[in-house]
Amino acid sequence: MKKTVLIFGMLALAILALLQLSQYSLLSGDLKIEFVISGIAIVFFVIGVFIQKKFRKEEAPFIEVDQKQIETIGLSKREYEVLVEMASGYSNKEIADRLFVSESTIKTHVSSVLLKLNAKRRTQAIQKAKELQILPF
Amino acid sequence: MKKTVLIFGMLALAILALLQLSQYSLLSGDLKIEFVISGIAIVFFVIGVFIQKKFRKEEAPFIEVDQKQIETIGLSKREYEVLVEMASGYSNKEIADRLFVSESTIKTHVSSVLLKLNAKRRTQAIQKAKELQILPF
DNA sequence: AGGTATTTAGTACTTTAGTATGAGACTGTT
DNA sequence: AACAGTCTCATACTAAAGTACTAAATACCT
Repeated sequence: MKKTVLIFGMLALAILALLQLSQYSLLSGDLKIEFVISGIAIVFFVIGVFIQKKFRKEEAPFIEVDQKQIETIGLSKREYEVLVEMASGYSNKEIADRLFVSESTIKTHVSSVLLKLNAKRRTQAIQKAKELQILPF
Repeated sequence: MKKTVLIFGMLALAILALLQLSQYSLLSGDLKIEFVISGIAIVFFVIGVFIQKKFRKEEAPFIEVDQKQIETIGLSKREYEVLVEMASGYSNKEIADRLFVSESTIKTHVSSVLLKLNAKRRTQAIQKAKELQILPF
């Protein structure tokens, strides 16, 4: 966090210096207006890219769920819920408790999830689901 | 892809128009140089942010592995390898074959991984490892 | 109302996963 | 050389996970 503040401070100073410099250059007639404007544009474009990059990294790598994929795979609502719980690291018994149903029910759901995702194990199902952008993390 | 080309084309045109406009404004003396430069700066900053955002989304959400975390947790090289294989969805037997060791060896490694990550199941270990940014995906 | 898909749940069984423990081989360090 | 840490493997368990059925209750659809 301290690092971020420092970076922004330096950036603000650099920008001010740049503005002053460009004005001076123009007034003294050393440079043509096109070059100054182009320079400013390029510099701020690069700054924008870097700022965005920085914030993206600090942000959670939030991934949107591809609803269409879920449909094409043919996962039902409940099956998808179970898949999410699986991916969160819960056991069948825990999922059963969390969703207020019996463990056999969860086993049934898990089996169809595995079938529909073409997986032999739940870990593989999770991996494939991630590749299909079906999971929200 | 066609969409991307279109967007870039429009963007290029918009930028050219902007440059022309700013030159005209300056020559006709309608605006002060500071405002024009500031405007250009802001516009290109925003453009930079958007471009970066667009490319980030199309990029794979590549996450860097936090090597320090692995050390503090105390995972050995081999244990980490096994963890990665686990997260890829392989069974103990499959991991054993892929790493050219016996299944008992893998079981031993898995057990210590679970212990060190404070997990009861491999799925939970994978989840925790992801939170700790230990896995490269 | 009849058909389809979903959700629920059970039994019985097989296969993986995970624990506990012990132990030999190898590596790097002091 | 002795030690700590790692990697290897084995045996004997227990505990989950997963399969293969069957089947009833609901819900949705036209």
